[in-house]
Amino acid sequence: MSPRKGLDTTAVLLKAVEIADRDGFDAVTVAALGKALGVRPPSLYNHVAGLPELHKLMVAAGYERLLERMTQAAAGRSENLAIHAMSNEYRQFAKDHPGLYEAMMRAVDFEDPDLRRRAEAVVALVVQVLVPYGLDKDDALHAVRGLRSILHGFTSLERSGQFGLPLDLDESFRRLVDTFLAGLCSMKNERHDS
Amino acid sequence: MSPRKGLDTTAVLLKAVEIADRDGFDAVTVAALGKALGVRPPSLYNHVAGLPELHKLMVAAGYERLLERMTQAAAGRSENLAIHAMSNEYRQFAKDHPGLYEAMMRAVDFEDPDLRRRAEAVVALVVQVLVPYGLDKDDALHAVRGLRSILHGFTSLERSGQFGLPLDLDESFRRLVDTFLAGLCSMKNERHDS
DNA sequence: TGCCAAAAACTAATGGGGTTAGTTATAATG
DNA sequence: CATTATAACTAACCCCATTAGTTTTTGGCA
Repeated sequence: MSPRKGLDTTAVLLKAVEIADRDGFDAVTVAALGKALGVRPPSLYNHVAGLPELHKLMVAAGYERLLERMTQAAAGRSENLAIHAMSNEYRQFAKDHPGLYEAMMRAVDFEDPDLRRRAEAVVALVVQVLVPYGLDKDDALHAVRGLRSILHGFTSLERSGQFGLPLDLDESFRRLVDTFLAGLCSMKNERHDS
Repeated sequence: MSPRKGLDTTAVLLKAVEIADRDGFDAVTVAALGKALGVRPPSLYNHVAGLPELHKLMVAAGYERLLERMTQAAAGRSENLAIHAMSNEYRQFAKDHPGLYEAMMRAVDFEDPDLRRRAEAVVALVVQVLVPYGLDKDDALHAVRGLRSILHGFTSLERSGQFGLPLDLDESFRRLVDTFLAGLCSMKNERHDS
């Protein structure tokens, strides 16, 4: 009835995430958003500057939520237990929000300092969890890059259906993280031996 | 001059790959292809059924080339040397063909048996290289999933600029593969111990 | 209570994509 | 040299993002 639907930026963002997670990132169009919100496409420009701006909002929200979940997963845990908990949470986040995760990996504009800061906060969390392993600064950063690669690589291939074989995915993931952690220790010991 | 430009499917495919690698996967449009080939957009439909079909051709060509390169890299090498060689080749392929690699990760239709076969051929190659490690069948498949995750994760994050810090990327990559291999050995030994 | 300004919706229109239908012109074949 | 297959073309349609300009509603203030 009323021409005032009471929309705001947050409502648009939430609906965008909903569409992305249901139909994929490419389904987040101004037209689809308008239809889902019961509004003509141009009306959305009262709340969001355009599609690129909306993508940026989605990515920012995604990193914020991911950081929350990983922080909580790491709380009260340390070393391998903490790494496994964070890893599982990362993977579960990507499963819960496939479209949002896709946005985070595709629609990133690294000129934007806000996005950069949010992404770095996740890195900082992992660095912190790696402290007890006694790696020096560079070693720790290399290790974070490695863990990120593992987490993103596995979740990305899993989500796009590239693991075709009928072999338990949870088991593959657990082993991968385990293997990486075992390798970290083994390589540290080797260096001490020499 | 002549209204016959002598185009064929291969020429269109090659130009599509060229555009993708130069300007990104999303820049591969019928309009851009037509302009690059000196032809009006509808003319392309004489050689390619449409954009989805073209994407499928790109992905198929990408897997074929990747398999060639990894096979050659593994030739005459074994164990860790072979794994490192294949890994470096994988990463270099993604660097040489960023847009094509993007297509392989984004535009995959797994209903298509041809694409499925090509992707599985790469998996089979890695399985073969893992034979000397003496893993049983399931262990080997889990390991292949792990290695794929590592390779895709690292190259993907590297290419999208998500590794912000000024820390040597070659070194990070080498260490990641090393860590994984060390972990594989270490976990095999642990199992033998128990 | 009634008016007024801010803002949120709207319609209309532009430009750019992918694609289809139908037409023209060229090159190869007999 | 005529015929035929085909590769190009033009015209047209639909969908999308976006801008400009207009209407309508709401919330606050005289």
